[in-house]
Amino acid sequence: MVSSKRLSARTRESGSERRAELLAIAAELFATRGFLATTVRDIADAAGILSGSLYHHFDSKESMVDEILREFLDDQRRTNERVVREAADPRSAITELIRQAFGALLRHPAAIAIFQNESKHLAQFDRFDYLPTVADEFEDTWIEALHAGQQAGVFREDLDLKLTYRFIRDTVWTAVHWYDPQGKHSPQAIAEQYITILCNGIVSPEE
Amino acid sequence: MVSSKRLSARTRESGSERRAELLAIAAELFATRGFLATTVRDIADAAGILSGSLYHHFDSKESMVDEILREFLDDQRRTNERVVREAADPRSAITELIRQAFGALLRHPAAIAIFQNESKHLAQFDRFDYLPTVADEFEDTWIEALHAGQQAGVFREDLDLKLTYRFIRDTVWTAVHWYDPQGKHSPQAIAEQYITILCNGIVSPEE
Amino acid sequence: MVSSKRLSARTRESGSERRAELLAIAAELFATRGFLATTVRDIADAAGILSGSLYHHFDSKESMVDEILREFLDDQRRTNERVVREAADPRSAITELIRQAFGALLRHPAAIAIFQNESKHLAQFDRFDYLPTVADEFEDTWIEALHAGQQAGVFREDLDLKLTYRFIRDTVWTAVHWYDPQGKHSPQAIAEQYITILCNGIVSPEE
Amino acid sequence: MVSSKRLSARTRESGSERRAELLAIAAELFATRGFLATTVRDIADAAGILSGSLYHHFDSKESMVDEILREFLDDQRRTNERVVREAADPRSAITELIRQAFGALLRHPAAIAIFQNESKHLAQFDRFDYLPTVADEFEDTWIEALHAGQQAGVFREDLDLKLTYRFIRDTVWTAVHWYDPQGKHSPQAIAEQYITILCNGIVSPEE
DNA sequence: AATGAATGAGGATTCATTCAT
DNA sequence: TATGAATGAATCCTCATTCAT
Repeated sequence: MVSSKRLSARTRESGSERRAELLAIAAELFATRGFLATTVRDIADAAGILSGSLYHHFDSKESMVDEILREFLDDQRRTNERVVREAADPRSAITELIRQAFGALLRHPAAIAIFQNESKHLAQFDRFDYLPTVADEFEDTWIEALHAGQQAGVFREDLDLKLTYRFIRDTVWTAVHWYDPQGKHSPQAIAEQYITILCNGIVSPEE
Repeated sequence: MVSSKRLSARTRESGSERRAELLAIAAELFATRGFLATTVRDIADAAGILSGSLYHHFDSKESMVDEILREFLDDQRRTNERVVREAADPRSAITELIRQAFGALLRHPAAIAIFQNESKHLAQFDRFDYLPTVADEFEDTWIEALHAGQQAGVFREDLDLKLTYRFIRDTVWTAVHWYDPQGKHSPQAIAEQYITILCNGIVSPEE
Repeated sequence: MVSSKRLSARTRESGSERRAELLAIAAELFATRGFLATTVRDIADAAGILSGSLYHHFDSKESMVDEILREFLDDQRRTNERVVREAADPRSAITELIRQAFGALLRHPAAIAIFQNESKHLAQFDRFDYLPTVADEFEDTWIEALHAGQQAGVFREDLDLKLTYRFIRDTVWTAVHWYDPQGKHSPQAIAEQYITILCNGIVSPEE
Repeated sequence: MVSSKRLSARTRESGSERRAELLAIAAELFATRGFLATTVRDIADAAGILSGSLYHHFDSKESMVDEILREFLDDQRRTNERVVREAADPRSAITELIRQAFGALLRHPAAIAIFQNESKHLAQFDRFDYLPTVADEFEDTWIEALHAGQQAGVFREDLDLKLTYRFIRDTVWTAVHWYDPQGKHSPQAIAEQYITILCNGIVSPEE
């Protein structure tokens, strides 16, 4: 159907177990194969139904990613706010933000990967206007914490905070591409290792 | 090692200027929109010809990325080898590898983005078996340098080198997603900032 | 693809013989079976090609009707203007408009049927906003001629011109549903019969 | 003659109020959007139930139109028969048929539109074989009345009765497309205006 | 009477690719 | 080198219909 005046947009009531199952299946596939490379039939096959049947639950393939991403981003935003609110000082704010970010690998592995890989592509569409917005919010949160630490003399004065944020963010989020739940490092172990390097560097102290 | 196979996989005569132009156009689009989201007609449109005409120059869309990636990876591999060979000590090996990696942002921005974004997807196909291979080579190069540094007492003993490498690699390569040639930081400035943080950490020395 | 920001809208250069052939085939089917009931594959089958191949020539099924209707309406508008301009007096303006309208049965049988049957449905879509506009233009043309005749004392004073126009228009255009090129009446014969009835009524003069 | 078969084709118990409501809703939608463009879900939405629930009342979408059309046609046939039976003379038979036809705009607006717009499409299916049959019956009724009038010297001898009938029928039925219950003309006023034009023409008597 | 989940067939459209000219 | 017409397979999505509950 054309780019017309469609009617009933209905979200197809969002509280259903079947929905959640299907969404989890879709998220997994989107994360693994990519959004474009995942066909609606891939999802349906994985769910054991016909592709058309998916449309009983969702309006479109897009609305599936939409829902997956919104849920993750909402959770992450809430977590960030809490961390910043409860942090005793700037340094523990940053270290805790890092711990929480790595921790999200366990709760939202698929959503993180999708957010990482597909944001640029999805942001083309009006419907996903919130993606860059949320990204900016995240950036603000981190930069404020870094700035507070710099003011307090905890962090080096010669840091360009925007660059610093990007370095951290890229390391933290990109971990989703290699993090292996069955691997030898837990997200917390990874977080601690990264915190050490980030705070004190890789160079030996005696040096 | 792929280095032995070299890049003689090309099917049509590879030494044409038109080819190079077309490849540059394609690379730009693949990097910006993604490989799957870029249609052959997009490329042809951007080149001012019809989509069918592209097949006079290339066998397929895949062979275009293939060529783009091979060229980039070959260059990068050569650069890595030279850096390691010429480095005076482990610390300067690592810092120089970082400088060269950020420096590649100027020479191969599109290819880096494609390598980052599409590797997982392309690696499905036999034709791109070299992608994980090269990635492993890169990892080996870095880890060896890090290990040498650790042995020499320059780098901390408590570093997990595999994790450390991943942190560095993710930061360095992912920069392609936000690096702006018109922006206020040159790749070299970015490299120096990162080297500082990586070596000494973000925490103020007085602390 | 989503309701997004599409690019190259290109009309797919409109001057081609193949296009015209395909358009004629489509018009015939749209007229006979209805726009919705005609599948793109019906058209392709009738043209002896595959359905996807139609998209080499046209953007969509809609753009096909669009073109069919525009061509017809343009022609009809020009004809109306000429008739009105050249008419010696209001009565001959009306009779000649009627003759031309029935005459169009020969030149645009399919387009007339489509215009009749699908206007309401198509007018839903922005792209066809011109349909009601042209319909209004036609109405204006006829009503002006009727009005002039009424002023000149040629037509009854008790005529509601809007109603009169509608009676005429419905009779004339709807004829496309039963007019048979192989039938015993030529469009001109039908026109004359209708002109007689319209001007003088069906009641016997002696009465 | 269909009249003998009557309308006992219904499959589910036909005497429910809910049925009648649903049928009215469906008729309205079929008339407004067209039979094909109206989805079963459109109907269900308008009725405030789910689409599957409609099948508790009706066998299929087709059986809905079927019932709508049969009811209307039966009523119209009875009306026609009565008019002809009770008419004092051929002229009043014709004028009264016209009055009744316009009068039907009030009782069956949706059904008339559906009959007008969808007959050709529906007649493809065996189930709707009665549509052309009834149309022929109607034509016979009118032509007989016209013929009687011509024999009696009331109507012009030079009328081609088949053409005349079509002119009248098209005007009368097509009125459903523009008739507005809230508009300034009642069906009766429209009928009288048309009768005047049909009987005496639009040309001023003095002329 | 109605729900909610699913079917299965079909429909418009996209797109990499081919090939005669 | 390029065009223009076409292929054929796949993609997303629609929709009438079924059926267990």
